[in-house]
Amino acid sequence: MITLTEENYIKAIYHLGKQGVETVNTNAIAEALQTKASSVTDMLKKLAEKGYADYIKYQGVNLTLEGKKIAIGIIRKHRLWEVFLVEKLNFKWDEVHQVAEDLEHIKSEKLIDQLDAYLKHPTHDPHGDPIPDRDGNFKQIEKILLSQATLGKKYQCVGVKDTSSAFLNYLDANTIALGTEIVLLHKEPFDQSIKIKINSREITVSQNVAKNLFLKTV
Amino acid sequence: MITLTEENYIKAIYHLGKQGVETVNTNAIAEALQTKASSVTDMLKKLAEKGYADYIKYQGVNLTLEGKKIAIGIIRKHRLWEVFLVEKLNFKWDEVHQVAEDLEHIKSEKLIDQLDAYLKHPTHDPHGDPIPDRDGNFKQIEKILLSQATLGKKYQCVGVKDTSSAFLNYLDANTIALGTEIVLLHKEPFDQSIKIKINSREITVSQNVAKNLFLKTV
DNA sequence: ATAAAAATTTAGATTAATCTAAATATAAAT
DNA sequence: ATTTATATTTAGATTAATCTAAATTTTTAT
Repeated sequence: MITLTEENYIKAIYHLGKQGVETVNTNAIAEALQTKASSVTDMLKKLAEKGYADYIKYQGVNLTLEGKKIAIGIIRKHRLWEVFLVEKLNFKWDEVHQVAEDLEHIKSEKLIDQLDAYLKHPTHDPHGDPIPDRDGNFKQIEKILLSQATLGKKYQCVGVKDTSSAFLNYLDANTIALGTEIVLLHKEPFDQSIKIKINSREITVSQNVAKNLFLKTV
Repeated sequence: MITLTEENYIKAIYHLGKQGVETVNTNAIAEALQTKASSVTDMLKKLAEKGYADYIKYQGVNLTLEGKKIAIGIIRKHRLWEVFLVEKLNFKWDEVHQVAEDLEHIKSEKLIDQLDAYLKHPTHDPHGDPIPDRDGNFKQIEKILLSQATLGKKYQCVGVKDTSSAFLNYLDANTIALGTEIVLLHKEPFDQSIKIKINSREITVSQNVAKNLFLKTV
């Protein structure tokens, strides 16, 4: 049996591993989980012992295949619950994370499969992140940041990098949601701000916004 | 902050307290929670210290007002989730308990209030038990067991005493569900079996069944 | 009313997860 | 190539929840 704490460590290692780094180090995990490095060391030994991770003293840690499977299962649950909260219970997309953080640990295959079916097998969560299927497969749509987009082209909003309430509320206030069409009108060299057209309205957004909004070409 | 374990003890004490007994004793709790009496003693001290229970050594325990509030809150969550599982996710009524047992501990006021609204403020769970409202109020409909019903009268099925899969499956197989109308046709003195009419079909049920099916007069 | 049985509590250990402080290893800087 | 700084691990404690076994209290039976 896997404990809640173990699940949280596995998830953290998985996410940190996806940031391009191949081997995840102790301090990064401690930072992510708001705990102390010594606690992390203890847990890494335990995860290695249980076969969820490959861990070499002082060198860092990687998830085993089994560890990855567990991580993906948790992520699947987390994102399905997020969809449920937004679509059925009228949560706003900045309110779902904390609750989903708890719901993702409920263990019942039937629950998740039925939830998945009830939501009509969604492929992406309210932040645009892909939802793994039963077998753990998912494809990341190739997406770019608004800051890297090309002038004049037409895009569709597919996700956010920053998931803070502040940013998500900003987007709501400016009627930018998943699926919103965006045309890049002008890039201001002076401060990297960007003028875009959304819903036939023109607005200018800061570099900060442009660096946290994911788009795909349409 | 209240821990998961504390919540489970409080719920167990609440349910045991409802069985007519005024003061709940240690062994009953140990039995209900499948743990040892010594563990119960430790927890009772803790619950008393935290103000959730009144506990007198060797005498037994009672929930304080605050303890009762917590218990009712958990029961509200449990029963709302049961409704959700049956109505939205196609669980059968014998499959919901274990999952609801986990879901009931998720702490989010908004989650529960929205779920309640989404389910259209149900007043009873799939086993016929009443669902407390936000303020903890609920009314038990006066119900009797089939074994105590009167000959010739018309009743409606409103709940079950035994919630085992075996019993619930038996009811399903015999098309007896919540709301089903039942007329009592004959009581057999020899073995206390009872002949009833349901959905214009006549069947005979054992004493055991009759003692576990709750009805109300219509 | 006293002895026997049952229920309950205490004392002392154990396990999981955590922490602090000290020790050790690795990386960076001169 | 040392020294210094940073990262990581170890050693030893702590807390919550649990257990076993022994001690104590209450209840039941004679």
